[in-house]
Formats: sequence, C-alpha cells, structure tokens
Amino acid sequence: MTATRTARERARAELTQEIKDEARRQLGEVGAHGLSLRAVARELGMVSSALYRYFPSRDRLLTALIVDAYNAIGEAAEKADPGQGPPRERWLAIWQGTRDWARAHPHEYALIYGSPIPGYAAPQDTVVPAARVALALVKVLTHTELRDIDGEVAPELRAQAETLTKVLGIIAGPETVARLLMAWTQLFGAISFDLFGQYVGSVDPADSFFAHSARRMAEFVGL
Amino acid sequence: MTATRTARERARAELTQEIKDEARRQLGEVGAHGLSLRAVARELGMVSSALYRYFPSRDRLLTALIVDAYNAIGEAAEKADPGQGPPRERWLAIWQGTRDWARAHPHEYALIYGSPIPGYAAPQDTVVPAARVALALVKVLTHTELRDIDGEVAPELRAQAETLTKVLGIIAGPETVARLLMAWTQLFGAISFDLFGQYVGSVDPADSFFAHSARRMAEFVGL
DNA sequence: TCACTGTCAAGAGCACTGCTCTCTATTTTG
DNA sequence: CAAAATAGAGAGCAGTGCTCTTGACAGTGA
Repeated sequence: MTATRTARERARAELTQEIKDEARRQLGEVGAHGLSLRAVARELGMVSSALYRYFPSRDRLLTALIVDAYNAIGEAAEKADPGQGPPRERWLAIWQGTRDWARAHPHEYALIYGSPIPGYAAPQDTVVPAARVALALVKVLTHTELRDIDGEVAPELRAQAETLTKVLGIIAGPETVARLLMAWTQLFGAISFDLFGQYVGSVDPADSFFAHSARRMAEFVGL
Repeated sequence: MTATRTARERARAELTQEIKDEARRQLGEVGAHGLSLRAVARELGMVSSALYRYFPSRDRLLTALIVDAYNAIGEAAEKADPGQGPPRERWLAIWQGTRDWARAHPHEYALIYGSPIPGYAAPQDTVVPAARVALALVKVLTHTELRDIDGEVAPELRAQAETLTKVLGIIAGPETVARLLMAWTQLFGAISFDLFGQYVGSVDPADSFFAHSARRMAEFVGL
C-alpha cells in the first residue's frame, strides 16, 4: 500500500524536479523575465496546463527556484570554507567561493539578490536558506579571538545587534556586529555591482578589487 | 518656419513626456515586470500602436525611464549636499539624501540597481547619469585634506585606481581610491538590501544601521 | 470483481501582452 | 497648391499566464 502510493509520489517528485531543472536551464538562457511556463512544459513534452498540477503559478515556480538558489550559494560558501586554519584565510575563501558561484550562475543570482520579482512578497521559506552565506561568515568568527572594537552605536542599532548576538551565539560587541553586517552588505553589494554592470568604467575586471575588498573587510571586522 | 516645425515637435516632445510620466506612474504601482505599453496607451486615450511612434519598443521606454531615474537619484544626491561646511557632514548628507530618494521611489530604484531588465545590454546613454551619485561623493573629497591611507594594492587594482584619479581629478593614493569604491558599493549595497528585504530578521528598520554605516565609511575613506 | 475516489494529462478557451502592418487624416515643406 | 512627411487608428499575429472541462488511469473498500 505504501509502495504503490510511493510509486505515485515518487513519479510526482521526479517530475517536480524535472520541471525545476528545465526551468533553471531556461532561466540561465533567457533570465527570469523570459521564463515561460509554456516553454518549460513544451520542452518536457507535456501540455502547459499539466504543469499547474505541480506549481500553482509562475511565481511559485520562481519561488522554488529562489529557495534552491539560496541553498546553492549557501552551500558554495560553506564548501569554500576550509573549516580550519587561519580565520582570515577562511574568510577570504568564503568571499571568493560566494563570488565564484554568483559569476557561474548570474541569472540565479539576480533572482535572489536582484529586484524582487513577485509583488514584494518574499515568502517565509526563503529566510533560512537566505542566511546561509552570512552564517558561514559568522561561523569563522565564533571561535576566533577578535580584537574588540569600540565605537559609538545608536540605541536602535545596539538593540538589534544584541538580539543578533543572542540568536547567532557570537561573542562580540555591538560595534563588531554592526561591522559584520556591513561586511555582509559589502560582499553582496560588490557581487551585484559586478554582475549588474555598475563597475563598467571604473574597476571593470573586478577580480582584483573584489579580493582587495575581502581583505579590507576582514581587517574591518577585526580579523 | 521654425515656429511651425516647432509646433509639431513641441507636441511630440510633450506627448513623449506624458508617456514617460504615465509609465513612471504605472511603474510605481505594478513594477517594471507589470509595466504594459497597452495600459499606458489606454490611460493616455490613445491606441497602443500609436505609442510605437514615440518608443520603438517596451525596452526602449524602460531605458528612457532608467536614464531619468539615474538623473533623479543623482540630483537628489547633489541637492542633499550642502556644498560647504565640514566634509564629513556633507558626506553623511549625501548618503542620507540618496537613501531617501530610493525609499521614496523603490520601483525606480529597482529599475536601475536591481537585476538588469533587457538582455544584459546596458545602453551607453546610462553611464554618465549613473555616475552622478558617485561624483557627488568624490566632489566632497576633492578639496579636502584627507588623511592619507597606506595599504598594499595589487597591480591590476592599482592601475585602475590610477586611471580613475586622472579621470576624476582627485588627489588620492590608490588605497584611498579603492576605499572610495568600497564606500560607493556599501552605499548602494545597503540601500538595495534594505529595499529588497534582505535585512528582514537582522536590522529591519535599517535607519540606524544605515546612518552608522555612513559614519563608519566616512572614517574608512579618511574623512 | 466492481464500483468509487482521487490524481493525472490533455484540450479548448479567455484575457492579455509586444509588436507589425496597412490605411487614412493631418501637418509640414518645396 | 501639390508633394512629402508624420500622426493616429484598426486589424491581426504569435505568444503569454491561467482556468475550466473532459476523459483516462490507478489504488481502495465492499
């Protein structure tokens, strides 16, 4: 009984995966804007209406791809981390690994770090996968002796920083937490500017500049 | 003769502007994704095909809006600059003014700093307006005594920095130029993260964090 | 074994899109 | 005034997301 039901569920799971794979393939070719449900169905040899049994709308398909993309870039960041050795080296490796993934999958990156596609509704499913890269960076700092940094921190930000220290379990002052958030912002700001063409005319091959930023931000957070 | 020709050309210029205005209005409601040429034409009481006499394609209309948006955010940055007084105050004012504009026009901001809409072809018309915010920041530093910063700079980046010093006419070492580029990246990275919802769960009302970032980056570049 | 139930793909169809073409009215120009 | 350029209107094409209905099939309880 479970076997038969599983047979069906397995077929369903497989087809769901095939749809996502094909959609991701087309995403890489025509971007999110050009992704067409009908084209995906056509390529899979099925009729477009059948696809709605698996994804109730185009946006939901995109959301599924978004979650996958967050996990993929998060995994890339985690795998780039050697896990041991000098924290500074680990930090630089994570930065590089994150950028490498983004450059290899520009459309998927744009999907998650570009303009929000649907009506501004970032589903709840995305918040945990979205944090993976940031957590990889935090992890480097958790068992590290940071040179503590002083600095005035406004009450609102101080409160937010203290909440974060509890959630993340890191031992660092508010100024360090704020700097970590700035580094996180810098990481994705630089990748986005690079991929979206904002560096054209200034640091167009941005490799050297990106590596430089990674080093400076490592120092900036106290590494 | 010029008067008669002007009559038509003026009508044309006016209608071109009206189309852009209406398109911008709809952009604010439904975003770039939902912007429809037919809807714009409908609202203006004309037929959709007539609109093609003014913009040869939807992408070209969007490109016109992109140029306008770059100029608008650039002007916002310039107007926020008091133009005199302590450089640090000017720097902070420009950061704030830029963010304020972005928060007031999120869809227009997404248009220029989100995922590139057309097939990755950022038209040449956009590069000059796109630099206005950065130039406003540079302007603050030009007649300022910066405490010079040392630091190793890789050859590629050093060459790019030296090209920039010539183009911009600023007197600063490569390390300072690199830091300026990082600050520029930080500014738009923070605005994008804020508007695109990436700060949800960490520094959600990002006002305090943004102000903090502005101050820290001012110090970072030597102000 | 047989009817029942839930699942599936298929097809037709709706309202919409960007865009092209032709036709006609108007304006500008020589 | 006649010719040329420009304007808008309308029809139409190929494509889209999405809905609804229809018929086939698989698994279940009597």
